[in-house]
Formats: sequence, structure tokens, C-alpha cells
Amino acid sequence: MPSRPRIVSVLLPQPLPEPFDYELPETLNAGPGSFVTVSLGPREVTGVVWAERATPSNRKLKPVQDVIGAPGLSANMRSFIERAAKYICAPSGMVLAMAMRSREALDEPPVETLVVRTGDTPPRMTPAREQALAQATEPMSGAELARKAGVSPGVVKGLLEAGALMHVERSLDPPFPLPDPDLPAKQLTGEQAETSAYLRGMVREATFRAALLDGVTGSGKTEVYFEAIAEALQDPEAQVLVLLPEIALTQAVTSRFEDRFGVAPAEWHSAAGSSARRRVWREVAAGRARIVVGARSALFLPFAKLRLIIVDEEHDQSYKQEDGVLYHARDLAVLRASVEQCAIILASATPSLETLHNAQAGKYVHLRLHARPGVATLPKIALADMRVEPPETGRWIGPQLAGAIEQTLAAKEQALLFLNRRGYAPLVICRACGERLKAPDTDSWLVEHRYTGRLVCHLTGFTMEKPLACPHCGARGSLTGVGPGVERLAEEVHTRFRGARVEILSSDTVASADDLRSLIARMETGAIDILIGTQIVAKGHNFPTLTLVGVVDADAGLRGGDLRAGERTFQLLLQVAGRAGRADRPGRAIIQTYATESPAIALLAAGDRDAFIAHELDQRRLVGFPPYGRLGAVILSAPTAEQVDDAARMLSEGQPNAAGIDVWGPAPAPITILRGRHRRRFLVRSDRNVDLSSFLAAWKERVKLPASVRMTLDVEPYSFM
DNA sequence: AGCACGCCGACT
DNA sequence: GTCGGCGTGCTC
Repeated sequence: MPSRPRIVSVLLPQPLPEPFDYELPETLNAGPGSFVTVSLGPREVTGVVWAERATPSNRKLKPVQDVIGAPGLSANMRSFIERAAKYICAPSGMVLAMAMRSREALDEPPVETLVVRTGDTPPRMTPAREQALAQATEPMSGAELARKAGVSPGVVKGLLEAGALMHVERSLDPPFPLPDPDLPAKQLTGEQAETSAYLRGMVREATFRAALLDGVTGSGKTEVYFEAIAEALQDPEAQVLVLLPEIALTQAVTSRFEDRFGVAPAEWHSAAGSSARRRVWREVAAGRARIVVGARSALFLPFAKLRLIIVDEEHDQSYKQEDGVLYHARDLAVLRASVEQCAIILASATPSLETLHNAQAGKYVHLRLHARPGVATLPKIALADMRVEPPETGRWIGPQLAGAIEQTLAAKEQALLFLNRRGYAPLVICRACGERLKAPDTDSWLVEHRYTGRLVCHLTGFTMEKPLACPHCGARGSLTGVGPGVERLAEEVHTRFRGARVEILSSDTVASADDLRSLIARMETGAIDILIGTQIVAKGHNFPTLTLVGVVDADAGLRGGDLRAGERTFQLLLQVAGRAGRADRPGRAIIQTYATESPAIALLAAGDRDAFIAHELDQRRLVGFPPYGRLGAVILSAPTAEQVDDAARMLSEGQPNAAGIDVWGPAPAPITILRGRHRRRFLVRSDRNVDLSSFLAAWKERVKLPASVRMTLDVEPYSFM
């Protein structure tokens, strides 16, 4: 009797609502997790067997085409994909797509064919053959051997046929060298040793545990979590994932791993080429890559035995993916650790409120590291009230900061001026008709860049030559840049501090890692007196003779009333101020502000982080915002304003009734038109105990919108764009 | 996500 | 009269 055909449901890396069913031919065997190829409409795609189905389907199923030999996705990985998808309100196929970012990794590993000596001597020896055998000291390609020995390829071929040489295959994706956890660690202070002992214990428990490693720059966070990594690696199969913000992945980081573990870690980031990605993916899946350092997408690598996750700079905003599949890598890292039943360490000098709250609530262990004596301490922070002592018209440096810059230059020390605005002027208006120049398809302002002589949209990357006449009224020579960017600030600095050597550090002025290195070198050797920078100066480098930090416009980040504005401003300014001074050369920071009474600024000046956190948490508690409630956003976009307004009305009407949920909107999204599409936004707040993801998914399900309207759901939105 | 099917404008 | 623009809908 013929057995009933086996049916498998296959998840495909596409935005489909559910896995699709296929018939598994008797000649093939594929359990859950196996990679298979199936046909979908007219094309062939690779997916993953998600489950085996007992019940026969009443529709005619297509057969599974083939089973791929590569190791399949573990049950943990499948569970992570499913739970992550549910949490971020994305189709699970899209999360699988992130886990299959290296499709080539599933193919047969590429090999090269080399020749080696067999040890036999050929029956007939010739001088050319002798030459070739003498050179065949290690495996190499036949062509290379012929070239080295100075003989024709025919000689090598002859030796192969005669059995004196043979072919061997070698993978082009060699395993990563193994780290050695037992190399000597840096000398730890008492506090560091205590903390690392705690973390070691936590890793040994081999269950889900989370810790917040909270310590100022220079307190030795990295050295401490290295010991946790060393502990995990005591298990010869264990793997460790270290997540870093994208820009933090540098040679400097890699070499710290090399110093501690003897080898560089496997690196995963979006800039890596496809063959590098294939190698990392395969080695991670095989369990051979023991330490993986990567940007947020490394979270979706198919680890065989993940024992520890570290999220460094956990407060960093770049962990939030803002296009395509929207997710926060820190939140999903915690989910992954809980699925894998392993330890996770969140490290930061300025932890996010969410993480601090979890620590206060006892969900995470709160481990604090204090600065070591002799390492940079926080500089004195002074506020310059711009309402009392404003700068002259057309200038942005007020008298107090100007005086401090003069003193600094006189003392042959360096100053850093922080202004988080790229380009020359953030806005270009026509003095004749008042027109504000905007990018096509967008309603965001065009930023004037004098360095390149162009107008640039920082959102879409659109650029154009600065026009001679106003495109609106045609007036000639009437277009004027309004407000300061770093380029205009540099102009002011040049005219006011004649002779000072000034450079700009922004993503426009340093195109490559080499540029950045050489600028840092000039700063270190004192070839720069005044450095003007955007937020990229906030991270990393401490310069020994940098003693003054001037924040030109501290309020910039506070405008716009976004939920996290205060938190972000506090973190950013604290980091920027921290660039000034060392123990032997005290630094100071001068913060120009119109809002001296705003808690973020006042408590920053008072140096009271705990008070700021308490204040901010109180505010959030009052309105039930994160971390005391959950937040979600629904963004609608359509080609015309009318279509999007209609859709918004339909969505409002279809809103499910639910307790503990507030919905605000529709409102025009802060960026009303993006890439030619009109946008509207709903903001959803729920109590902590409400399953917001399910509410959003249910809402989306209930309302049938026309195909021209796109709906995006964002759980825990960060940018309120 | 692709890819086909469909219905309205400027062309050899 | 067609070629082709991209809006709409489907894929087990």
C-alpha cells in the first residue's frame, strides 16, 4: 500500500503571511530546519522547512524540488525568528530573510584544487621533473608549481599521471583561528575583578541571565566583559556574539580582541563582501567561529551553541534599524538570549532609560564600574545662557565661549566645538519671496554645503547645484543660507581666531577610515588647534591636550518634542563633554543654551546623572510612556494626500476596542512627504501588560486598504519620522 | 519580494 | 493599429 505523501510547510524569505505547504517526494528527506528549494509561482526559491504536517491538504501541492546539504536552522533559531517576527510585527519570512543574508553560504563550499607530492618517485625521472618535485614543498596549484619550478604545465601533468603528485582540495573558506581564553588578562582593579567574577559566574550558570554593565568611559568595561567571554570559551563548543554600533567596528576594536585572545574575531557587518559573509555565516553555523563581532544584523546569524551575547554601547541609537524590517537590536538580543538560554551583558557609560529601569526592577543585575584614578574624569561643565549673553547677529559663538577659546589657544591647548549640523546652513530661503528650498519628493529642507557648492537633502541624499535664481519667484542672488552648520561655524572661527589651525570632522569631511585616522593623528600631534565636529566626535578618542569642549547649540536636540529628546541630549552632551581633559590637565565644557532650566541641561551641568534619570523616569511614569508603557507607531503612505487621508480614516474606523490602549492620530508624519509618498502617522500607547504587538497586528488585519497604500508598523519607535 | 496580468498614452 | 507605462494581485 502506498504511504500517504509527506507534507511540509516551508517558510520562504519573503513577506508572505505564513509558511507555504509542499509535498515532500519519497526520495527526499527534510526535517524541520532543513533548507529546501521549492517553486513559488514562476521561480525557484530557497526556504526552510518549518514544520511537518500531519493533515493532508485539499489543494494540489507542488513538490519540494531539492534538499540542500548545508546544516539546517536549529529549533532555537526557528523559535527566535518566530518570536522576533511576532514582537516587531513583521512577517516571519522577512525575519528569515535577515537570517539568510548570505544565500551563497548554503551552496557547496567553494574549493581550490592543489597538488602535493605523494612520496612516490616517478618511474622515469627527468631534470624538469626533479625541479618540479623539489619545489612541491607545500600544497599549491599546478600552475603555481610549474611557474615556481620554471617548467611547463605539462611536466606537472605528467607527474600527476605518473603518481608522484596528486590532487587535494582545500576550502576557500578556511576556519577562523581559535581564540585562547587562557592568555593573560590585563591587570584588573579590585572593582573590575569583582565585577568580572560576577559575570563569570553568570556565564557558568548557562541559563538566561541579563546584566547591565554601567561604567564611565575609561572604567574598563571592555576588559571586564572580556573575562566573561573567556569564561564562556572554557566550553570548547561555546560561541560568543559581541554587538557593536556599526561605526564602532574598527581595527582598534579588533586588535583589543587579538591582544586578549590571540586572534582576531570573526567580523560581520553590512559592508563586508559576499565571500567574507559566506565564510562567517558557514563557520558560525558549523560552530567553529567562536567569537563573532558584528553590527546589529549579526543578531540573525545561525549560531550552533551561543553561550553569551554582549551589546556594547547598548544605548546607541544605531541599534534601531529604521528602514525595511524595523527592529531594535538590543531588544531582540535580549529575546535571543532568552531563547538560547544564555547570558547577556548590556554595556554602556550612559545606559538607556529602558535598561536602567529593567535594572531597577531587578530584571537585570546592575553592575557599576567607577572611573579609575588617573583616567579622564568628567570636566567642569558650565552653562552659557544665550538669553543673557547672546552672540552677535550672524555669529554663533557667544562671549563666554569665545573667551574660553582664547584662553585655551593662549595656553597652547586644543578646543573642540560641537555642533550637530552638517554642511554650511541647515536651511536656504529666498529673501525676495520667503520660499524655503526643499528636496523634490520630500518636504525636508535642503542643506547648503559650501565645501562642495551644492544643496543636499540629508534624508534622501538628493543633491543639486545651488541655483543662481530662486526657483519659485525667479529673483537672482536672493537665496540665503539660514542658521549654522559646521562649515559656517568654521568660517566664524577663522575670522575670530586668526592663525588658529581649524579642521572640521563630520561625515562629509572624512570619507574613509584612513581620512579619520589621519585627522586623529593630526589632532594627537597638536597640528590642529580647534576641531569642529558633528556627533561623530562624541565617540572614542581622547586627545591629551584637548581641554575645552564648547557645545554651540545644546538645545538643538531638544526641539521637536520627541519622547527621547531629553535622554538623547543628556547622553550625547555627556559624551561630548567627556572629550575634554585628563587627570593631569583638567578640562572644561561650556554649553551654550537658551534653556538653562530644562532638566537635561541643568542636571548635566550639575553632573547629576542619577537625578536626571529619576526625573526622566518620573515624567515617563506620569504619562505611561516607555519604560512604564509600550509605544508603537503606524505609518501610512500613499502617492497622494487624498489617498492617504482616506486610508487613515478607514484605519481609524477599523480600530479594535481594547482596554489599556490609547491611540493618537492620524497626524501628518513629521516628515510628511518622503520619496514622493504622503505619510500619516498614528501613535499607539499601551500599558506594560498589554500585548501591543498583537493589537497592532490585529488592527492591520482588520482593515483592508487599497494596494497603493502602504502600512508600516513600528514597535518601540525611536525616530519619530 | 518578484513577476505576470491588465488597462490607457505616444510611436515605427 | 501596436509597444510599454506601472498599478494590482498572487505565489502552497
